[in-house]
Amino acid sequence: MSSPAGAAARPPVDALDCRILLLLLTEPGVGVLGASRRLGVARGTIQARLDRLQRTGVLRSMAPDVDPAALGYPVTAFCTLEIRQGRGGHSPVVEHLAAIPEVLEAHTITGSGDVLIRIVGRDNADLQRVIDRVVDDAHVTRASTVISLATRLDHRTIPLVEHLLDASS
Amino acid sequence: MSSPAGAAARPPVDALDCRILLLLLTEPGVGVLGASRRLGVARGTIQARLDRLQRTGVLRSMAPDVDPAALGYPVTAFCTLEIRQGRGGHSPVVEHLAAIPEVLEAHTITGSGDVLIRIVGRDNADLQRVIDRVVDDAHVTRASTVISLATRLDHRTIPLVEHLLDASS
DNA sequence: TCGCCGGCTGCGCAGAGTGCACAAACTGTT
DNA sequence: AACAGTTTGTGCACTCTGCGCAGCCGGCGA
Repeated sequence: MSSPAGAAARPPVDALDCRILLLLLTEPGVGVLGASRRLGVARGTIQARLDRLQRTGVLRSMAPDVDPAALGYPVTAFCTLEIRQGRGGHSPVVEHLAAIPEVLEAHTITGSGDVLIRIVGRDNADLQRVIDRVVDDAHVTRASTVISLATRLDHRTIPLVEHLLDASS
Repeated sequence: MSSPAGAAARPPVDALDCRILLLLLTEPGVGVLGASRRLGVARGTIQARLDRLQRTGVLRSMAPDVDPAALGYPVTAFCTLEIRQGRGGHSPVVEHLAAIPEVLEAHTITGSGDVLIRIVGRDNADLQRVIDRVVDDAHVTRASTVISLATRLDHRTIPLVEHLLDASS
């Protein structure tokens, strides 16, 4: 479907947007004025683009990135939860998970009503405690856990933006 | 090992650190001066704490958060890769994965030399293309993919910091 | 072809925030 | 009692932000 040849309709971001994003990602704190100087465009343009990117949700948040490992939670694991099917969908399970601070992420995934979560712990024993708390819910029937031994690529979006920049050159 | 009762030795962050982090996470752009006013401490203290948090790696980055979905990659999936064991470990595989912009994350996990990755795509067909490119490597012997149907909890660290704040009250 | 319109540009302004330094007070420790 | 480390209040110069303005340009419809 969609247009077979060229004509990328309306890309969510154009080349200038990509360069702004890239600059902000690689050099946070560069600021609006710095970005305008670096990219050779007017400061007002940067501000307008930034406002639009924030409105459209591309720039989700300007919050800093906190490392759970440095906070004392060096162990990361991924849990695939089996959920008992029932009326009400996954909402009760999600509420239960949301109440556990060590649960950093939760996705419903393809399969028989399954949920994939990311959890952290102070050590392996602590991780066990977190898992126990996760499965301590009537809707969770089973949990299979894999521990992250090492993080090889960590939450990067820079290559994606670079890719978009190349595409919309 | 370690102290059996109380005596939390030296927590990586104290209560004030937690409150600073919490404020920065919930209200980015509040700035150093704003934080000092809000928390009722001197501005220099906030700056010193912030510097230390950044040095110790707790504040990993001040970069904004870019949403791949808003960039045109609304489909997220998790792939468990089976890696052919061999000398050199996982490095060649990681390099191969790092070259694919749609691979946002990669962990080596417990099990028979497996890797868990997070990928995004423009749609399901595009996701297939990404997976094909991922498995197009001599070291990757198998890939099993689950698609994220919905993100229920998204990369949150706020509850964790709140938990630390309660603990170190 | 002409005229409109949205985006980009360059400028200046007032206000706010930042980085940095200093000296004083307070903590727990030796 | 003396000590080092941390926190605090204060001041200054500098930069950046947010905002409005007028002028310029290219695309689009009349």
